[in-house]
Amino acid sequence: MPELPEVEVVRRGLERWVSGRAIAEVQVLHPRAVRRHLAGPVDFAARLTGRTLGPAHRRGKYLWLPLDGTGCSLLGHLGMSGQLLVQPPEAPDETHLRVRLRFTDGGRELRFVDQRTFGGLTVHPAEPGDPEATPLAIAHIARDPLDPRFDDEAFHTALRGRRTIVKRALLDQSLISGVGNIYADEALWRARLHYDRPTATLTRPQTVLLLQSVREVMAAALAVGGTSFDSLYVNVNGESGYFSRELDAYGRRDEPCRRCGTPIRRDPWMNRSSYFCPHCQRRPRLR
DNA sequence: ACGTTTTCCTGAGCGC
DNA sequence: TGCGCTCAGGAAAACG
Repeated sequence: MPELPEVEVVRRGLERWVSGRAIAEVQVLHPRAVRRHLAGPVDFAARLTGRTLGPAHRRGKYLWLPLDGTGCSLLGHLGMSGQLLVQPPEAPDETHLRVRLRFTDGGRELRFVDQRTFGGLTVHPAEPGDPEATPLAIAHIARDPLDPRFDDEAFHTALRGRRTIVKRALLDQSLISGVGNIYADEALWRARLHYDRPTATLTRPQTVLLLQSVREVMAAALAVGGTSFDSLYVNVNGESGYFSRELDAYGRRDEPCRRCGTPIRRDPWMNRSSYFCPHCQRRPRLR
């Protein structure tokens, strides 16, 4: 399940293998993969063909590459199971291959593979004059915690003003981007906060600790290539990351808390799961 | 307006 | 062997 560290690993792969190359041909093999490109698959392909890809950028879980001389960018989101793979042209098609980009140099092609089809690619106009050509379509996505321009103080103020709970806030991409279910649980464990804690009651030191926890766990994951539970998350060369073995909370139901030994609990939460230590992360008294 | 719920999707795993 | 059920969950749309 790609969250910020996994998407950053992919971004670095794109920067190395794809940036600077000119697109010769685009094949859309499943229309759902470009469903957010409202003008349709034919327009999508036409806007890419003949264009040279610029440097790879990322905000939260979104990735994009500027298209030379167009004022537009190729924007991608991996969703739950999306992969961007750099493959030799002769490599057999993957089962869930959705989009193929061939390049004018005849070298390795870029493939978007996505089993559950929650992810997708689009071509979107960018803010004129923006050196990074950030697509306007993601203007509502907040800066992520690894972005030097992320505003910690504004984040605290926003939390205090919301009538919601801390885990919902962590997953709200308009407040802080890049955090998904895995890193939310990991950061809350590190900060000793219960997922059901109302954000309006968070003190400034608690927000500071929470942000520090998010940054630490993401940096640690990035250092080992991200979190892979199965073959659904891999880098552009098809390799898994190793952070799953270092997880403290997520997926560790009934296993001992690495701080206090209390069995980790799994609560059903929002049609998904929350993993936490019932001793280190006490449930808030009133809701 | 804002917070909450639903919806989209496929394959693995499991009980019977 | 196979059927039906549950689970995994990002983010936008729909809902209240």
